Amino acid sequence: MEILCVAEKPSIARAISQILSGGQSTTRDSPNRFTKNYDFYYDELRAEITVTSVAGHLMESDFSDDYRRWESCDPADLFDAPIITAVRKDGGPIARNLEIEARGKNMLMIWTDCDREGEHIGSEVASVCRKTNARIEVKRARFNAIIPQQIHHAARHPVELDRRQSDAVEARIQLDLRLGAAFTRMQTKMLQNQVPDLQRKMISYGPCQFPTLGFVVSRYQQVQAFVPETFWYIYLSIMVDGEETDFTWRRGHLFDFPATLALYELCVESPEATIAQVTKKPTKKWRPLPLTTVELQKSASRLLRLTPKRILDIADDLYSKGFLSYPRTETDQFDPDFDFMTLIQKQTTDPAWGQFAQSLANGGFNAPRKGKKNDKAHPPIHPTAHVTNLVGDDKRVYEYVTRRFLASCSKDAEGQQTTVTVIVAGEEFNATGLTITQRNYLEVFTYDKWSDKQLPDFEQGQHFIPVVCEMREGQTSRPSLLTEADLVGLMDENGIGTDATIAQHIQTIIDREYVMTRQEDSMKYLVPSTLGIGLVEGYNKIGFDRSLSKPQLRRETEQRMVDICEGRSTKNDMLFQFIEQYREVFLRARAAFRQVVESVRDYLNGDGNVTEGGASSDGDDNDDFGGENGGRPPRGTRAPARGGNRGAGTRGRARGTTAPRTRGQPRGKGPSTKRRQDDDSDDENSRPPRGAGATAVSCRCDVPAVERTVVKETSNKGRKFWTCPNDPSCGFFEWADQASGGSASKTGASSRTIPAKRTHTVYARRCKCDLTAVSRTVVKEGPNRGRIFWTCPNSENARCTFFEWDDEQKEMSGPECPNGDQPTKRSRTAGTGTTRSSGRAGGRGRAKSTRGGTSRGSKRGKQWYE
DNA sequence: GCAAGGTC
Repeated sequence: MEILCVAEKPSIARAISQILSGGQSTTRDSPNRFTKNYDFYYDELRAEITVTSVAGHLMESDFSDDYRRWESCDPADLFDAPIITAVRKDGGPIARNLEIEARGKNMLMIWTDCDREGEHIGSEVASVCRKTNARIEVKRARFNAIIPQQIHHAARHPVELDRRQSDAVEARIQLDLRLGAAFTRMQTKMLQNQVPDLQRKMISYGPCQFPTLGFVVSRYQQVQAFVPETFWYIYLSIMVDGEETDFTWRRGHLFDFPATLALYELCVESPEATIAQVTKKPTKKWRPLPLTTVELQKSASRLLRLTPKRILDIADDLYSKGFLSYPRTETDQFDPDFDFMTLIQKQTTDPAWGQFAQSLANGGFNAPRKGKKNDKAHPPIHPTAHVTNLVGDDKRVYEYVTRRFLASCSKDAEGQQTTVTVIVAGEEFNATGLTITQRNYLEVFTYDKWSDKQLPDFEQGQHFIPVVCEMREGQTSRPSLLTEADLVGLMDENGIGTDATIAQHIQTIIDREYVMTRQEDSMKYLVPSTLGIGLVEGYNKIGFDRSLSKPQLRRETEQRMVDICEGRSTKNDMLFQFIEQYREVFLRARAAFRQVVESVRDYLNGDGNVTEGGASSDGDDNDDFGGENGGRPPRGTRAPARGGNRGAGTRGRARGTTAPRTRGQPRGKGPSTKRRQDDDSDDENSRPPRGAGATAVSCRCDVPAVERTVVKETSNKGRKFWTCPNDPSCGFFEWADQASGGSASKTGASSRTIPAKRTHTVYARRCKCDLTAVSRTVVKEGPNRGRIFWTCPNSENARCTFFEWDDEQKEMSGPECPNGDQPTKRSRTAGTGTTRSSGRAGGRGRAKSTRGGTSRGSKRGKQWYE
């Protein structure tokens, strides 16, 4: 018996050989310098085995010669032009190796990654091997991790290749090619002919790159459309032993001047402040989760200020040198038998973090937290060797991964939080202090900040006359433009691209000059160019059901692929339907393309509707802004990096004010009175911190909600949410990017689609009213506190009884839901793949937050992607 | 000259 085993990449071939041969294989070179052939005898199967690999896809698809040249045909013909699939240009040596190695073998065993693309790559391998060995028996080894038990089991129990999955991928390949090529040729030609500035530009269209552009434009337009709203609040401070403590009004702020004034006057008339409560409770700041590709790109782009593409390139390079583990992974949990100690030991000699690593080795080790994602193919990203000779960005990326790994193996930081509640004329004010008791992981993970904030020793029942009691004015702040980290998050949530391609799509829209990056202070923002806005606006004007710049098209493609995988549809059915449908869309777009041309022309000439908008796409990416921002690009009034620039300094205490101000006018007006945001968002504490923005969203106490930012190392880190400013029992919680009243864009609480590289489970949670369910977090004290569930998006009165726990499979009879409703079965639409949490926009991660009552976001305004 | 998906 002779068996040829083929893995998806050289590293897996090596690992499999190592395990199956017990390290006793012999290695031969192949025609490709990266690919080796490993030979050994495998007792269990009584077989001579050769293990080799490909390097991803082996074939490529393109139109036949008659259609390949741009001038050769009408772009509309590309919807049914013949497509030729052949070994890719650079795949010759690998294909030759397979042809040679397949000769004389009895069996071909496919060891590609166990996902949809892996199944397709397997079918490519089979077709190449059959060229020289038509009778070879083709089998598929299924494994979830490169650990001996699994690999031996997979070798002994091979299954068949899953034809449906490779069919689904083939359909995707064809559709992307037809759609991309037809639209790219059409719009490039039309625009080149009609807009002189674009004569030499390629204006590409793609089902991933355009929605990516759509996100950037949409946020930009929200920023432009923002109208600040004035609010008022009462500010209080108390002096004890020469030390002044600021107190925050429990109502946050009100948009009603007379109401605020009335309350303020009461305070002024009876200014005595009584300490109503002093509570001390332990608090924690959680150590980071194990690192996924998307999280690496998001967090490192923010902390190291590199583009996601650059980070992935560096990580790839460090991987190829053996310094890091495979950097394309969705997994944020380590296998139980992962060998942490060997890796930690390797780091003990480092001058910067060696001592910390040693402390872990000496008993400080604590098993990392487990995230919710597991691609069953790769572990979280971690350092595989200790390296000292790196420089520049390589060094910084390596250091980030290493510190994060060590931090994840450590303990949460611990502290004591003090909350002081004071009452003045029936109005409640709070101050919060923090004493850190154990820094633990913070010692090594220097990117996280958490600082002590001392409060004087207040005691319940004490009375004070406030040193300052003022009515102040502030303004809601403009949302900020998207950062690359934000965009990676949006794409991930909407299923645009995969962990391996998200960065590339962002790079594409930058390369095409649809989007410019703009450095502002310490943050890099994405600004759509006039060309980018013109394109999106132009297509929007044509008014398709499914806008070409929105994520639905991709979502639909994914769903139809799942249908093929599940046997509800076939490749041919899908292709037929989509091709007919999108040929129609194409013809309509072409017929109405004048609108795109005019829109693009208008924006390029500065006559677009958002005339202050957009960077010029002529290559000058900085200074072509006009309008209200005074020649500057649109910018949020919020300072990008740390919480807010709204009236920084306006917390400007009225030093010297020794008594409450007398009644009457609010003190100060204009910009300088903007409320200073409590901007300790990076170091506040383990709770979603006060990142604090003001808004027109109200919480359930009908107090204006405040915006905060998740700082915990969860998949939601950096994400903004609205919550009640003071009272956790109020329970109001809403993600800012879901709230129409908030600052950010809606990120889709609807069904999450899983891109190609991912397991193909799609949830479309719909409530009994057939609306897209929204997720909430239990706030009520009890065993379920912090747990996420899904419910009807309607207001409390109109809400149906739909209820599902986020973390439970269907068929679960879960405990009683917070509203007393019983859980219902999850509307799970597919599921041969790994079950994963999806539709995460509403509440993944563990931002310990509160449950939303009436979601104003669900009632107000339009969901931007619909 | 076009897409998106693998991977070196």
